[in-house]
Amino acid sequence: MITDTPRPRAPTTPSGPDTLVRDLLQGLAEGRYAPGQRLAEPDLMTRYRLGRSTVREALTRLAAMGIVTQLPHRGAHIRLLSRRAARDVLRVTAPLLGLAARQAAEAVAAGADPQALRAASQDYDSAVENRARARARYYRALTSLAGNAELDRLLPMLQVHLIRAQLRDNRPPGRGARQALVAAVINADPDTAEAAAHAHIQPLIAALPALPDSLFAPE
Amino acid sequence: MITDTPRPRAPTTPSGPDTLVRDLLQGLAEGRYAPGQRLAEPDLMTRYRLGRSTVREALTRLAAMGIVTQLPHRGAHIRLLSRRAARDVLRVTAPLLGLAARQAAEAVAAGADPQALRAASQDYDSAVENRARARARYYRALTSLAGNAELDRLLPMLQVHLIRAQLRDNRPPGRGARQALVAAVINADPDTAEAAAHAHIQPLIAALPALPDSLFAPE
DNA sequence: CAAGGCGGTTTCGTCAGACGATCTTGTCAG
DNA sequence: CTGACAAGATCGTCTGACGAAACCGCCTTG
Repeated sequence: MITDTPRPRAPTTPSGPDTLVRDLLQGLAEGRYAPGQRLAEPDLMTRYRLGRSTVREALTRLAAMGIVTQLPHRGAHIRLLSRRAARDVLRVTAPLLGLAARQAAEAVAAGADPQALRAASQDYDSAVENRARARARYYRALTSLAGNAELDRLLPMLQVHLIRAQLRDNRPPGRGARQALVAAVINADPDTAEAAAHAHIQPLIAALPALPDSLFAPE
Repeated sequence: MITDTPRPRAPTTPSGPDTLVRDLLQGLAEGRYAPGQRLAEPDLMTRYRLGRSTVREALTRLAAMGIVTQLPHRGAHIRLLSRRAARDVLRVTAPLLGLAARQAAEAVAAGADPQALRAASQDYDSAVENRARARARYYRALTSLAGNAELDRLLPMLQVHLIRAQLRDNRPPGRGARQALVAAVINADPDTAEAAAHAHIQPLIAALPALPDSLFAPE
């Protein structure tokens, strides 16, 4: 029946399918894995020294996150976005990032300390290697400030990192817009923060049509 | 030497973890399952006549959808939202539904036929039983008109249905706002459609604080 | 020589059983 | 009544197995 509610998660060692999921995400950021790549279960079993159940569970999770697509009896592939799909992802990203920025600014207005966000953003600016890590920290600081658990859950499901992996060096830089976003949050100005989020994403959408076909899956 | 043959699966069953996922979602809408309820693997195995791998995969999927929370060594529960979590969910829902409405209206402006949406909305109005089905059809018509695959993927991950299951009869009706939304989409008016979506969700958020504590998980 | 069908091989979907680790619960001593 | 311990239940992961579906190469046929 209706029992107690989830209690705080014990500090467990990151064992299990997590390792695979984590490594694949990291490998995607580092270029060791590429969108479109096939992921065969036997291969992953030997590569990570895991049982099939474990590999399978990891793939299921990745599929649920949208990183991986599974076709019946044809295995799993790292999702390769079509131009349209990329546009759709970004269109969805804009309002969600906007909401995060808005709620973060509201939190600051309510007395929260934006120090962590400022620091993470500066680290991101100055990071030369391990930029993926710095970026992750920046986004975590933003969502943690926003304090919306649902956003925490959904934002990783947006395959912005997929787009990043797919476009690699063909993206316009977004540093200025991000700095504007952080400044608005620190100034506790929700409307400006939300607008900055949109301004951060919009150029990416606008840049898509000009990119070469070779970067995308056929429609 | 190894015991029984692995059950020749009846061709009638749609087969797979889908059955469990689907039935749990439906059962949630029908009240057979309640938020907060524990879902033990052995129980599900016998209840659905499935192997553990299959049950496990279904639970993983449900967890990724946010319907279920899994705690290490403590099993899976149907997520029971706290008042704050419910508010967070709705805050996220608003811009996403807004985007769906906007893109649907844009599609109509570009020549798409809104007939299916109109019909689904009317069915939803007049449905007395099987309202869950009618609602699902309505949302599908909306997102299909919007034509954004990413929205299709994310909207089911919003636990609006969880909120629905949790609040049951304590929700204010949203019929008027929905009709306004549909009208704006049919009129190919994106701004009005998006605003109607917000107007649809906002009363729900506003109603939350007045609801009794007993409906929510403790913070 | 090209097209198409056939069988073998690979991989997937699902199941069964097992083992250690961990959580829950019931009981008992203080 | 509280705290501690033992028993039981459950979970995480592994191994092994089997049918089914998809893929691939070969061979036949027109």
